[in-house]
Amino acid sequence: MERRVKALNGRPVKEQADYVLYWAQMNRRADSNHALAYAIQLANERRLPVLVYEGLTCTYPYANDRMHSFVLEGVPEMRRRLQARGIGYHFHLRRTRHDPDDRLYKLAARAAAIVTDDYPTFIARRHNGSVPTKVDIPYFAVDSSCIVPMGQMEKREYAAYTIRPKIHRLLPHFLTPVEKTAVRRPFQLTLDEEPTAVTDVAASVAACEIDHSVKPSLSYEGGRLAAERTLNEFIANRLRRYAREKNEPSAHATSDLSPYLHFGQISSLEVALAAMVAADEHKLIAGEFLEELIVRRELAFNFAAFSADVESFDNIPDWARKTMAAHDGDRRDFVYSREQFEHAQTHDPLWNAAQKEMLLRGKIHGYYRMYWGKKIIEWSATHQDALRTMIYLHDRYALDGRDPATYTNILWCFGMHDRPWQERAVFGMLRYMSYDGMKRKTNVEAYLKEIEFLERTGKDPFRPKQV
DNA sequence: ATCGGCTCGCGCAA
DNA sequence: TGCGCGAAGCCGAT
Repeated sequence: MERRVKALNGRPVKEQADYVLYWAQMNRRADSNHALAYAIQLANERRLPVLVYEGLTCTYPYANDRMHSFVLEGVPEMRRRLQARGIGYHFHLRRTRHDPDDRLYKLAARAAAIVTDDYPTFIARRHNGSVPTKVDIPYFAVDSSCIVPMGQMEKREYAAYTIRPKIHRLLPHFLTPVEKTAVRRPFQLTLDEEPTAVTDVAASVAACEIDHSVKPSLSYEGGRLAAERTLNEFIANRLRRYAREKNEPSAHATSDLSPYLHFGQISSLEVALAAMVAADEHKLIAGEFLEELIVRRELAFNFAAFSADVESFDNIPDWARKTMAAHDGDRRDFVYSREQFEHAQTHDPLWNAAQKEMLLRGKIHGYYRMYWGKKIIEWSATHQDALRTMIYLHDRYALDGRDPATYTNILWCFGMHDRPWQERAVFGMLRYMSYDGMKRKTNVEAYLKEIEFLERTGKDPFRPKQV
């Protein structure tokens, strides 16, 4: 457990305290959560109860109905599962920027220690830099996102092939379920602060001062139950096709778990274990799926953990920066504005369909997303413009945005974790992808039809919401 | 349909 | 120091 846990301030545990506080910033789940397990351990050692705090504010960049409803849909089941284990749960929705932003500190005033998630991007990264100095109790950040903890890697890895053997060497040790330790003291305290009840998600979202123009995903409902259903359906119906059809978007052979992984409503550890059990029982091949779920996902966390700024070209290798500099002034055949990209108004029907999938579903199939990114490079005035556009569109519309995997996928388009290829205009030696290649290798027509149906009917036959 | 060249640099073997 | 090979390819030759 040691390498998972970082003590971020050297404060001593407070002796006179009412509970140990787990602040669920990124791993919004009661199950398979190393950080919660650590909070329980600390509490049990001191015969204290555990209180889980989960917050949602309206002030993070591009806060909108899509992100908010996905998080809020998880709240009732989170409460149910924690209460069933005798763990306190306090959810707080900060509706407007005029509401006080001090709930964590209020709850921390009665806590012996704070445990939270070690997470290398977005708000959690900033919080874990600033909050530890503002509290007078210990502040522990626990890596419950990765199977092999980020702290096990001593440096930034160059590519998948350099981290793969290291991960595989450590997997036997880390690929084990999180122990579900019972709490010794059930949480029975009354708090002065009022938690936010979530009974009607749409009403709660409507009451927030956020961007209401980005509607909830047509396809992905948030929450633990939806996450478990998605995992079970993947294992029952799609895992057997994954290796062969993962790059055929119209075949729907991928897991669709990235939104749930990003918001921590399910852990990659329990997904990996479930895939391995299924592979064992039904003689399925899980290797290719586990490669993506573990090696490539954790390469992304390794990159983010060692990067000063995950949104910068500073991260890409020298050859890529040099070749871009040499080609930044090349003439572009098409140049689109951010708004034209955003509203899917290019000349390319496949690109537009991928962007519409982003607008409607809230994520793009992994294979077409590479094409989507490469074309933004091809049709932007500068490489820097292309990078900004990709980050903006993910931040605003993608349920799997703001994640280490997001930035890695984007920077991969600019050569990170990749190698040079034959030089050509605009791209230089960055890998190029073409419409003809997509046409040759995938069923573009079926995908266009699928997205057209989504757009016309507002319904996703491949992922009916269970409302 | 299949194949080699394109091009850089990491990490390991020697 | 040499060598193999890499996160999703393209293109032209055969």
